[in-house]
Amino acid sequence: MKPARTRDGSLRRKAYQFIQQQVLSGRLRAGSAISEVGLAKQIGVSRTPVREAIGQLVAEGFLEQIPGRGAVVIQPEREDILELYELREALEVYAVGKVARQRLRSADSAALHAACEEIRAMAEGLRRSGRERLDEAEMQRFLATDLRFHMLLLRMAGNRRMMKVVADTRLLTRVFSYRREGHDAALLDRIYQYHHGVLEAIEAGDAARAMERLGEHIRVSMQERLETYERWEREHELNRIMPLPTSVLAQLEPQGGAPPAPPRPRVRSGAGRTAP
Amino acid sequence: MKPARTRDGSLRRKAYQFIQQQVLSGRLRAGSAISEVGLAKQIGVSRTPVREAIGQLVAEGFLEQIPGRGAVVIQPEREDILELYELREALEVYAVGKVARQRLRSADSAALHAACEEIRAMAEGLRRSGRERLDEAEMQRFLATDLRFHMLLLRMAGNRRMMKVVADTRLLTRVFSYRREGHDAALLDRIYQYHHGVLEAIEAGDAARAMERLGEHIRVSMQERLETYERWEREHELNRIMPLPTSVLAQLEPQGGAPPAPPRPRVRSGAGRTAP
DNA sequence: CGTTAGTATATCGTATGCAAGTGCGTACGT
DNA sequence: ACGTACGCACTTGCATACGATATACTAACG
Repeated sequence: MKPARTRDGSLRRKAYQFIQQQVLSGRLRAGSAISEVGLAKQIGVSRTPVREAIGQLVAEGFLEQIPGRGAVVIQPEREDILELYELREALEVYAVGKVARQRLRSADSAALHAACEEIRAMAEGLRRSGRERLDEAEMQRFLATDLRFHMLLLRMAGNRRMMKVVADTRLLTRVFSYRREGHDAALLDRIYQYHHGVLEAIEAGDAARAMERLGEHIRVSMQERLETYERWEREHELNRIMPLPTSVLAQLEPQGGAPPAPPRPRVRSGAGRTAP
Repeated sequence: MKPARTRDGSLRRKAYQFIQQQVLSGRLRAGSAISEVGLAKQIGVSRTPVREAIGQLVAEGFLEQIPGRGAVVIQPEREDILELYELREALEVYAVGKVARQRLRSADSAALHAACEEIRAMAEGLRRSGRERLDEAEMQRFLATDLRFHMLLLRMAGNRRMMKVVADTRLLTRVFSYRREGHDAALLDRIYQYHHGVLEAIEAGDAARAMERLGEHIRVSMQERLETYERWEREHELNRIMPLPTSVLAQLEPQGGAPPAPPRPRVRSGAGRTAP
């Protein structure tokens, strides 16, 4: 009970990261309610830091507070994907336009080229290995590299707030895709082409082209994401009608699941979302 | 001590609005440190809701937390104005493009026209009155009308997150301008022209023109804001060398608020008086 | 058998107590 | 007189206690 007062907001951060991990990794499913006390016990701290962490996550859009129920993980809807990608498009396109209009520092150029080439290398490596898709670790690395490219552009635009909004947005996007299959070589190629095209346009000082390219890149990504979402949605829908036995579910989800194993098999009555 | 438990976060809201008011109205000067206990006593609640309110305001960018010092009101810098307006430009321009590409509902059109005309009417009224500038109440009304026009556009674009970011951004912008002189008729005219032009382009379905117009409008606004900021900055600099007597300051700042009205001294740093 | 009232419990919002870190003033020693 | 070290009062972070409320379950009644 006395885990060494650390004076910094350590416990709060701990709680924050814990919950965020739970959400991002999918251990906490969308719609599942979490209570302050439960989490506090799990993490081993009191309600206060947990409460603050929850408040922050609500503000950031990961959780939603329902009056008598507690905080629940947001139900990702199709509309949300659209909104998040639109936000990215608006900001990143603006930023790349600004970057293209200013002179590119050589160090920045090098960093962009590196991030760009790394993706090409991954595609090549994948082809050489003979496998079809990136495995989980490679996928993580790809995501980091992709993120680096985009965030580098944002940073060069020199607007910290814009950077933060996009960063938050991208983090939030991950909630929708905690389980998706790895990219294949063709997709990596396409992404590389887009990135490379944007970079080329920037170095040519052609702002309009850079903006158009990047915008298209983001729109295409959104399209792909929407498709995987809809696929997932169909499976989920099916699951709602004929739920799989828990033993099978456990195999499908090799996560180290919830230890306390909620004693109450709560079924959310009336998840009244009307799909179009 | 027993102010009617309202079950919602009433006290927290109270604290939030109180502090926000203090900051927006300029009663709490930039850089002044505020403490949880001091505020709690002023508002008449305990530390907890105040603490949460402060947390939210920090997250929203109104306050900044400094380790050993507490929370201080942000020091608005020139760079911040640039960033905030850039953000608005990126998002609003994107939104107006989207709106122009879709069909405008007649109700929306009417609302936009109304917001547009209201500004023209204000310009006309000002001219008719023979006065030079808008007084404070009129200025408030103008700001509300201007905000309404812009937010209507955002709403029509149908992206709630985008709307929220812009709303927060505009609110934050007000920290920089809690004291500025009212617009004159010529400025109102210019603003009207921009709004009208945007609206015209939207109704013509000319997305590119609408975007260009709105972008220019925002850039011009930023320019004006920068100039007033620099003017203010010069005065502030002068103030630092030769501060005005508090009696004069009191006249410059028409306080309305606190019922208990403890003789609050100028809290610059430290302070924390246990008064009543 | 269905409906309603009562109770029990989980949940939140708020208040308060306690411990730790930091800056500033002061007093003491050289 | 100057430098140093101590102490105090301030600050936050965390834990816990308390009160109110809404939901869910149960039991009794029409």
